[in-house]
Amino acid sequence: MGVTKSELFNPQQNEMAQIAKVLAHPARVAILQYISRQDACICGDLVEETGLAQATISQHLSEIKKIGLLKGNFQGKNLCYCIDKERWEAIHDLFESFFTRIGQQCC
Amino acid sequence: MGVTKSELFNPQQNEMAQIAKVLAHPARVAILQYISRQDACICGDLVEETGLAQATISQHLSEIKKIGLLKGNFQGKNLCYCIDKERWEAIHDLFESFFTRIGQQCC
DNA sequence: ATTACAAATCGTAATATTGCGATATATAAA
DNA sequence: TTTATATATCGCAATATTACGATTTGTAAT
Repeated sequence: MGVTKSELFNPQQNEMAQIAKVLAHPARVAILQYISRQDACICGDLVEETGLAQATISQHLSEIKKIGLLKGNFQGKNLCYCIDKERWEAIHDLFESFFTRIGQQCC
Repeated sequence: MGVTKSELFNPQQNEMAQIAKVLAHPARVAILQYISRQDACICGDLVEETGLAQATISQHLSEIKKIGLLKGNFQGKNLCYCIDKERWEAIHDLFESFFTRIGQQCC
């Protein structure tokens, strides 16, 4: 096996899990923090910053992209990433209501 | 490989990722929601509720336990789980400040 | 068009996760 | 103590994730 039985769960639960999965790696947490710290949204010194290989960083970036969190555009020959603020807020809201709802009802 | 290089990241980033990993499966999202919905904190009809095998549910519960989110005690011969509210709030705060901090600085 | 460089993708190896049947362990009742 | 039932753990197979070297693709400058 090793395959998640998504069909057993509702779309909200699957979405929640899918997004959490992106945050479930310290490199991706670090990448999001680093990008947000830069005034202008800076690109690929993430390799230097983290100590991971270029291919690995690129792979992590693509995971973050999959849930719509990254906007990238070229500035010179550098690809310049920044966080999609609207999407960030949407995901923030999703987590917020998840935590609040469970926190209220629980025990 | 297949092994996360945690030593490259700081403790906060690793903790964040570790907790997110627990939320990164729809079954565990569903389990948390189900437990919180029950008035009294109910136990193992999670098998019926989700359609996963008993061994699988037990494994998911143990993942949730690892980050301190579950308290369990026997009531009769049933093990009765509930969410540790303090821990829940702590984790809520962790995510809240993560989302807020990045949301403020970003772009 | 050629060159230089940055980032994406490919291929692959190592490890982790998911799921479940079988079994062991724990609790309450008889 | 034996029995019944609930939950945990073991062992294993299938799939997913992580990481990286090598290569390809994309962009800007020459």
